[in-house]
Amino acid sequence: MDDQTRMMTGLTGLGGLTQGDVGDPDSVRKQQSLGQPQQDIGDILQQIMAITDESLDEAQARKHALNCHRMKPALFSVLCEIKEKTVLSIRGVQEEDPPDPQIMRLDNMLLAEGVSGPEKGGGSAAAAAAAAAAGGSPTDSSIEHSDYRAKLAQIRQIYHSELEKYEQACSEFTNHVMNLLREQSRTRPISPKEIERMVAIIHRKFSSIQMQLKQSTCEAVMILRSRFLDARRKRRNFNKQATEVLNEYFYSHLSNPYPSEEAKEELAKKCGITVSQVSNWFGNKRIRYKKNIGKFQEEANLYAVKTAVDAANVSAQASQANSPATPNSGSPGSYSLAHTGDTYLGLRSLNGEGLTIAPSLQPQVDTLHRATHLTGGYEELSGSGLYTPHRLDANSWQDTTNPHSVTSPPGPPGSVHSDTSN
DNA sequence: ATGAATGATTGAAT
DNA sequence: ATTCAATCATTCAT
Repeated sequence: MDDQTRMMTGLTGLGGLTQGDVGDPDSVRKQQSLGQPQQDIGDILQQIMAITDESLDEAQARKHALNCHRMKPALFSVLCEIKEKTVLSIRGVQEEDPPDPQIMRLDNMLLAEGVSGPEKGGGSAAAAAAAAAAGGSPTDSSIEHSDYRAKLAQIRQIYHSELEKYEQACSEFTNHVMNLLREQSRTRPISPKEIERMVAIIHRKFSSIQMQLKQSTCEAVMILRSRFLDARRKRRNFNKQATEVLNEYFYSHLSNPYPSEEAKEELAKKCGITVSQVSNWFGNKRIRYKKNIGKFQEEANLYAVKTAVDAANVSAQASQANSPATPNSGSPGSYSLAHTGDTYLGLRSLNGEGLTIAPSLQPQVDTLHRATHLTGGYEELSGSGLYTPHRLDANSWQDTTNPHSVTSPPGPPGSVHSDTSN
């Protein structure tokens, strides 16, 4: 209703303007010769139809002439009436402008990626934050992202310049169309609502172009990220001290090398790596150890001695200083954290001797046994003469699926030695 | 240049 | 959710 009335007022205004100068000699002549209003209208319509066949200048002149025609207001009002009827049907059709979910998704992603976010300074910070968040393992922000950031900045620049270009083109085109419509509104009824709709249509077209830009930008960012942030491509070997710590734990818990969450955290802190890296390491270590135990024997012996010596020192100190109640009190090589897994393995296997050993002592037990083997303390190991990593039923982590007899020299069936047994 | 070592990822199984 | 097993991609040693 509102736009209707507006349309009508616009019409009367126009009529009032043009009615003043009906001085076209041509139309005056025709009107005089024909003298009939019907023919008059027919003439006008014919001229309108012929406009497209004329040159631009001619058309402009003709248009002006028509605009000034005395019958123009009447014709205009007729057009308005017709329009009024059709507008109703049009209005029913349109009226849906849902924010495209896909473009919102792209926008969010670009924002999260630091591409479309705040400029320069904040952008890289956002990118780093996004990278850290998506990297799976948090607290990894120290990785050199300079290359990544440079490329991201490049993408961002391209994106922004393109976006600006599109926006400029869009507004230019919109202005052009609006001017055109405004100009046309003098000769045909155009409601403000219609102009609005036209603008919306234009914007929609341009936003679909923008979406393509956003999409390809997202793609570029994803490729960039997979190239630069994929940890596999930027893998660094852990430093010597870290692998030392991990190996110490592994071989001193060989009966059950499954560190608890707390133990993992402790190890991670000690090694300067993340908990998930610790998990990865143990996962890899277990599987690779199991796959080729023979290959790891040397290493196993090495760490067995190392930790056994530590443990021996610790227990010696402990027995000297304290009462034997608190044997291990947090020295290197002894993990005073809760060894949840050890209880279920260590105690049971040790019970063969009728012994009960506190779970916290299990690491020392593990390594001491191996160390004694190493130093030839106990029974001669037939064949290899080295520690053979077979286990009792309790230490079943090594033989879930793999008989592991392919690569490792199968120990004599009689001398089955778990690291927890004697 | 080549192969082993190694950290990370992935998909299935539990 | 964690682990296993296979695999990938990089690093290191030769």
